[in-house]
Amino acid sequence: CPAGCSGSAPLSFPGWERRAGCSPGSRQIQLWHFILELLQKEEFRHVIAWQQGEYGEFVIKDPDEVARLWGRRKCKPQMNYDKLSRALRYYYNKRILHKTKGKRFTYKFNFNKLVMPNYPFINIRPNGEWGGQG
DNA sequence: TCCGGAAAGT
DNA sequence: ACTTTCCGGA
Repeated sequence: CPAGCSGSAPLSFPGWERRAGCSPGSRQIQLWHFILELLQKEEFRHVIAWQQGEYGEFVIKDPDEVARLWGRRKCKPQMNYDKLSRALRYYYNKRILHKTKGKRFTYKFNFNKLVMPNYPFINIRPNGEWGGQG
């Protein structure tokens, strides 16, 4: 797998990402895991970032780039934001995410309802959005 | 831009 | 089960 696959496991979720990337033995990383992963890394803040003020809300600042990165991770070079956002929409019924209506490219994690109860070991540490000044 | 059905791939 | 692909509709 080309760049971006090795050493990019900042969150040590047990079993989530055995071998990141495209190799046959790699687990199928889920999109919301991947989103959380990007959100955690400061180097992607120009691409995706937590929304100030709203807990769990994030903005995709560069949809094409997020899609490109996701496509790279999943070895789907034809990935684009249209397809990625369809996958995000499937999370609405699953109560993982919902859309922040009226705000472009803005979604919100249902941390209270789903994520925290099921994954209490997730430590949401955005790099300075709501803990400090950034 | 965003939605969600439908079909297909893994 | 979790997308990926495609698309008509709002």
